[in-house]
Amino acid sequence: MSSYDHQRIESKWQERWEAEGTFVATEDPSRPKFYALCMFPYPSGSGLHVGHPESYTAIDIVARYKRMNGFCVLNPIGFDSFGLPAERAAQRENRHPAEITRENIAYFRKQLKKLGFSFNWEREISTCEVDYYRWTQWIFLKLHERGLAYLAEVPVNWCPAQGTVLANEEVVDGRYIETGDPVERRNMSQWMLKITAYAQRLLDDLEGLDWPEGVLEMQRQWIGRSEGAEVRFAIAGHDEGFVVYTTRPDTLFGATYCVLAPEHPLVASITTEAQRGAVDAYVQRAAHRSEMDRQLAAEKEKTGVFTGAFAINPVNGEQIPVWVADYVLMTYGTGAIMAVPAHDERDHAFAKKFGLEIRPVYQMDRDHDFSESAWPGEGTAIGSGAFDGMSVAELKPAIIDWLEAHKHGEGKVNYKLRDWLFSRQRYWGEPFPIVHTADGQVVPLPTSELPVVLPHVDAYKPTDDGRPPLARADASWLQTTLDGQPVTRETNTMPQWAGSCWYYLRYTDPHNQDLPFSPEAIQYWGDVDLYIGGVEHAVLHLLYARFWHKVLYDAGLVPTPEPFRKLFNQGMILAYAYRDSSGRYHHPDTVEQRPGQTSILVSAWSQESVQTDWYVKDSDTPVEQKLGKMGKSLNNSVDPLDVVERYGADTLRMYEMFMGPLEQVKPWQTSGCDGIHRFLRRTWRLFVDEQGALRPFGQTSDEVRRALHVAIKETTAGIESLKLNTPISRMMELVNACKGSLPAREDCEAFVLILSPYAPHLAEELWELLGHDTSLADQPWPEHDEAALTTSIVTIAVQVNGKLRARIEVGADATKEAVLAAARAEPNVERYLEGKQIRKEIVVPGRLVNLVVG
RNA sequence: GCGGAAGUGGCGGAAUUGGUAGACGCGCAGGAUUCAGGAUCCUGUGCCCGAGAGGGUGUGGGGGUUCGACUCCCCCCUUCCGCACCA
Repeated sequence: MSSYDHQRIESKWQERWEAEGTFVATEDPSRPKFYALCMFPYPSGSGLHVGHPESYTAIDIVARYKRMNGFCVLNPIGFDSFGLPAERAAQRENRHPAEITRENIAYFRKQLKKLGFSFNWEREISTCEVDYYRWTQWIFLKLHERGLAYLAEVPVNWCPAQGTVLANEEVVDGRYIETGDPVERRNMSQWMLKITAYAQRLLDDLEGLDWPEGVLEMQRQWIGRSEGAEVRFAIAGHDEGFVVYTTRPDTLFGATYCVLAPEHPLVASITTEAQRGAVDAYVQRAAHRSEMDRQLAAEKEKTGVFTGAFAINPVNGEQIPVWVADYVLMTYGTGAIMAVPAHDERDHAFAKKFGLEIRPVYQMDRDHDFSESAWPGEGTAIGSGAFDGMSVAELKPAIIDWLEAHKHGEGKVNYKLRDWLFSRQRYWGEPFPIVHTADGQVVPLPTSELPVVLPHVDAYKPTDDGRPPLARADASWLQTTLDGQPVTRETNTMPQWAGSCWYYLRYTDPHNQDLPFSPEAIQYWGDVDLYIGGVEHAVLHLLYARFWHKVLYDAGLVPTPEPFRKLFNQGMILAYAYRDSSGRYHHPDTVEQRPGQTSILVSAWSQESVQTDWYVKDSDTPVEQKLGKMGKSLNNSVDPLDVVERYGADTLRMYEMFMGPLEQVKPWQTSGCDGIHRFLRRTWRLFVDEQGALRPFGQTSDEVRRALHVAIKETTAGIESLKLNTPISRMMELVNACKGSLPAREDCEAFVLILSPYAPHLAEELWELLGHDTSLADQPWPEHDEAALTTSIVTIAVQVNGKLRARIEVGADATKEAVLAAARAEPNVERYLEGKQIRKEIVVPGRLVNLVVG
């Protein structure tokens, strides 16, 4: 009882907060709201590691601080629980993924609760539970109703061995990243969401979001808006023609050939007999390579084949050859381009390789060797008929006008953003609320038919004839009726993104049985005020969620056009991994550093000889140290529960913040907890004597008072701006300043309050010892006293010619003359002034004096 | 290649935004205390010279602006993270 017993204190307060409902979110219309949100975790089988609590701790500090500032705080938590890993585990262990997922969630919950977060546990959600996913289905119906969900034949990554489509990021070098099975491209009927209809708004509304610049830029690039024109080319000897998209219609007179993507529908019909063999072979080869594969190969050299056909340039009637090449993508623009080798680097590389004409249509001030490289920049138009003499900026609109007037094309805005492939041939996801009629109609179910519950299946794998796992369900599920007609259920499921697209909305009203959330709840909580999560979600999750949010906004269901007002990315916490020369990984707890005892070993990473002074404990096996992501593969995970047991949750939370700026990538070092733990012990000792009794209070001193108010000021500013590391230093300085003296009661109380968001258990315990019988969670946040920050004596640096020569102590109110006199009187300053003339005297009040002599 | 972030002691990191570089902590060294300690307390700790006073030097490298630069400007190098034939 007399020493700092973190285990006793922490379980005591965790139980009390839960029993008293201290952090249950309330909706008090007379108070301002604050919605704090961390990206919810995927409940993996390996549990949380110490990297996860970083963002939760940051959010928790802000949430507790806002509460103490009078806000009604929403600080919810839940689980993103559909997804592949659970499905694979289910296949392996032959158990239902729901069972596995619930077990994983139970461990996550246990870990999270031991960390003392002020989460609104009464609002916990899990995206794989029917209570939740029925509303995901409900929102899908809204999208469908608004014409934003459709079935389409699209090229996908099909893995024959797995019998399913794979996401692009699961395919590398034409193989499935997990098993190495080959992947091919295939056209399949898939559910798509028309996110492209929102491209412009998704771009425009980035303006005004308080998000990291990097994330905004990534979203802009992903949406990829460009302005240009579509131009129609006729084909000599054919009735058909094709349309190209170009951002440089001003270079139309410089087009010396055209290129169609291998998948372009016109390729087969325009290819001449003489070229057919070569073109077919080329198209075949392209079809069997994944998009990523094609890109990798293309980095080395461009490939392509002449079709034998000629296109007619509408501006001058010239006939130019039409090629097929995979550097043109079917998925962007029209799948066809006009090539201007003189002014486009890619076209230039291609033209050079195949000996095609390079024709400049801009003249520059300086010489340029067009046979060597393209010139994509400014110039004065030449060889462009009536347009000669114009600049790029003048020619673009002029030629678009001409094209439109002559019906050869029109101005066009294009986006890289593509519609979202929204179906998966998986078991562990939301079933689509869709049925198919006997005559091939695709019909959405009425909301009264929701939920469509995941059926029982005999195996979590595709059927033998390659249909999705849900096709294994009994006829009683697969076959149903709609308006008396027999219908068959859709057997695709939704991707993992679906549940995370709107979970932040469900938190506002998680138990609603009639709606995904009530108008009142969303009106009160509104958008998320602070959203913290990893950069890995900078594009997809955040773009998808913004898209759904805008659809719901258009449907009048949410009050704001954007979901997340302020976004903050925490930096990943890395950990050192230790590997011996045989390639084996040793956990950080099993190795030690032996300074001065270096060994040479062959690195299992680089195969090169490296020096090290790290060894496996109780052995002479040298290991190489390297920083990496925390996880199973590097055997360097640290379980927060181990840290909690040894040091306590308060130490863990505080150390995570103390490591460095929140946004920075930082290496975890368990020994770093020692410093924080010592600080908390000293804090305890400051209040409690060896017998466990509260120490008597003393008189405040200027020094302690100043340290306290500096700490209050910096903690307040730090939490507001998410600079959560330096306030801890200020609190340490405060405790150091109290050394050997008994602080005043008033100062102690203020200190406990500012400590509480960081180390809530210890703070509550001390608050209670101070005689309070209610939680400090609702105490008003202390304000600093500006007057307390000043000192009566200040130390001033004295420089001569910018070099520090002495320090002097003067009264804070000393005049400039007095300071200068004192400075000049310093013996070590006099030495440097001797025989010299003072040319300039610079005095920065309270800081320094610089005497410039010459 | 394009875009973003960042380079400070043995280590994690501070620096009021142009004013004493290295706060705070880890580690290390010396000392005190303890039956013991992943315990506690005190002192020291950028590097070089010096017994000391003190001096020199120092924020990836090189220039520049300034009385004064980690901070502002120009050039270069390195690392990390996105994107990558988007016409």
